[in-house]
Amino acid sequence: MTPRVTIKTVAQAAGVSPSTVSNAYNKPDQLSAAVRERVLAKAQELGYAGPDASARALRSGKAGAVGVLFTDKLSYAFSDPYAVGFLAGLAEVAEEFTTSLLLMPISSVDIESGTNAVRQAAIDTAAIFCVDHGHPALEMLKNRGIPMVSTQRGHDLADGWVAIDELDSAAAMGEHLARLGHRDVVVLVDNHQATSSQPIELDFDQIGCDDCELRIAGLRKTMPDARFRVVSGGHNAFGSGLAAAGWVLDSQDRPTAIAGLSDVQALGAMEAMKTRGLVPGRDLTVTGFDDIPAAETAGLTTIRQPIKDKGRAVGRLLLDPNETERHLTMPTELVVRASSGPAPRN
Amino acid sequence: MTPRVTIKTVAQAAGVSPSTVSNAYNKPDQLSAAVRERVLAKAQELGYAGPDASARALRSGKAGAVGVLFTDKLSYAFSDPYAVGFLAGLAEVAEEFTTSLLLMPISSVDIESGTNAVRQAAIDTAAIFCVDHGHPALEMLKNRGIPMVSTQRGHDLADGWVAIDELDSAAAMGEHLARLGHRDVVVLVDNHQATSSQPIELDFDQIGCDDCELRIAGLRKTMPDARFRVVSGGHNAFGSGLAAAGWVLDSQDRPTAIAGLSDVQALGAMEAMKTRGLVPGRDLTVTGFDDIPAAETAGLTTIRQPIKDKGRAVGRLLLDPNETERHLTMPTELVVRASSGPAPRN
DNA sequence: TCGTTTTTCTAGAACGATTTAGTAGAACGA
DNA sequence: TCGTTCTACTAAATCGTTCTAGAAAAACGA
Repeated sequence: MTPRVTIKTVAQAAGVSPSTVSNAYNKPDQLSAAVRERVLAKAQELGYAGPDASARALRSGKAGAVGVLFTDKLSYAFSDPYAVGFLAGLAEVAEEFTTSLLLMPISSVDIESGTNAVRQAAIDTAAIFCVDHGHPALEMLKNRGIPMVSTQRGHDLADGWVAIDELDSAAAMGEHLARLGHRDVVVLVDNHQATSSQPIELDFDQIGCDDCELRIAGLRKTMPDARFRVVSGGHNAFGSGLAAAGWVLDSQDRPTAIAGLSDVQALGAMEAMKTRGLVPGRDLTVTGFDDIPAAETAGLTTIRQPIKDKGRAVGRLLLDPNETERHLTMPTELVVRASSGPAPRN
Repeated sequence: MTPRVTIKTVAQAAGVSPSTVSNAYNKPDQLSAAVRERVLAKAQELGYAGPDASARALRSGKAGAVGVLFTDKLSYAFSDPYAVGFLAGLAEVAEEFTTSLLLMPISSVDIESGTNAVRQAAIDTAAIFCVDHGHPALEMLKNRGIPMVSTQRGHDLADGWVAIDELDSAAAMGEHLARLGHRDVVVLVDNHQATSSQPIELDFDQIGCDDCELRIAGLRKTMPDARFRVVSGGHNAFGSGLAAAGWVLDSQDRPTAIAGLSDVQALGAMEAMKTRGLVPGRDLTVTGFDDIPAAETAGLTTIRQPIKDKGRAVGRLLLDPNETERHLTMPTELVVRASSGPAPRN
């Protein structure tokens, strides 16, 4: 293997100091155009690809990347258009600041490996996307002194958040359901701890997902007289909603409404109804959360939140030094469609 | 600001050498359990978060990240479930090797900034996702000595590829269309160079997208007598398909079939038909490419390709040293649904 | 008991850049 | 002409690790 071409090599070949070569790349106004051209030409000739990223990162203390932390496996995360929308917004801002995105899935099950990944990641700042309060990876980041912006309000370790009012939003949905006369609700939640996709009923203190808890609390607030059950079919995905709702529908004790805490789960629930010949909104009410594009097509009643804007705002808080606001609450809106209807009278 | 806690600090506090501290983290079997425990305890006490990522990357020559290159802006990329599926597959393998994904959009318009981003990225290997042949960023990577695996066959700079037979796949679609009697086709393509979303008709040598050219060649192969026109509504997205197809439908000279070179564009075309009261498959045939989930719901005739598997395979080629195969061709399949039907007789 | 191997730890040199402080010479104003 | 400011460049220190080579101590075999 031939010895690697470094700044030093180029400097010698071009008859200048290493500093000058560095400046040729990073601070063009610090040297004469003639020398700069000569240096760059020599570099090209030697096959030098420019300053090494790691070395630069070490010396300058800037990695040029934003870490993005997901609770779920990436493969799950990508299956939810909500996550994808968020990422798209974040990416938009990152591009503007010529910064890359470093995706880091941190499992709730194999905590150690995720924490390790976070420890080793070369990042300047981090976006915390739906990661539960108390995950060690957050403390790790705090320890590393990496500024974090979260999509949840609760994170005291984070330096800022961009969130919706989970409780109020869910309360709006609860009001809608209450008005329709529903008093028996099954809530579909994402269970990060799940190892199988076997649907299970959870106790309220077993949920272990901050946002889910808040949303349930919101529903209860405006539906004080209703009976609530919490069911999970595993991770946040269409298939989980399908499985969980199927299990509920096949049971002896059907509710009058199924409230998915995400659209993908709710869409799965609608599918479960259809395969059983049931019509959402007539035979049973299904509601979602997020308002992803497919929700409109499917006629799903849901809570709209500005997904992409959320991503953009997180990006600004992380990258734009002029951004002084540290806490943003995004607006939400109840979108009523065909999947919700009056509860049967008995 | 208090001076930063480094390996040296911890070493002194624990009464060992820096090397030992390093080993405590990276090579647990190189030191006694007792010392290791003492070191880690001391580290925790001092608030040391573990070896710095950049320094480690510099010294060891491993960044622990795979670069992912997209031609489009990330925000576009994420809007196509095809890209998302690919990413999910890749992420799955990356997780297995505890490696992160560094997302790098490289525009076809602002070439320089993308190339710069690639130059500065701290990555070990790179996945090249639908990047056109000849993009300077590829040469940059080659220069940096970074192994690349592409999703296209053509890239001679890449060290491997995982692709489908674009030409044959498209030929199968052409056969289907020919059998239905179509002889007048408008092809919807992604135009990376686009700056506006104004639909335009392109000459064949203007396309500048390798895969698109191959697919068109495939269609022509099995439809030798047909008339072909190429239209683009901009980047690869639902909206572009909608705009481009709308423009075609409103023109004096309607084709009998619109062949989208991606499902998202084709779905946009179907939408354009619907808003004009036309029924896909009856009034005009629409076909896609990829078979994303929404294609099934919409009843779109398309070419299925194993998206996620493609991502997985790319990941293996990049990360798994046991993987000896350097070139993989994935299978494709024509999926006929309601959006294609016989051409009208006149 | 003595030489050999194994275990456990360390010193010091990289890794490849950027930064700081500073020098020589050109340009400038009066 | 002289002092001052600019411009263009450089020497040397430094960023925080990991790696190589080797030393000291412990364990082992005969």
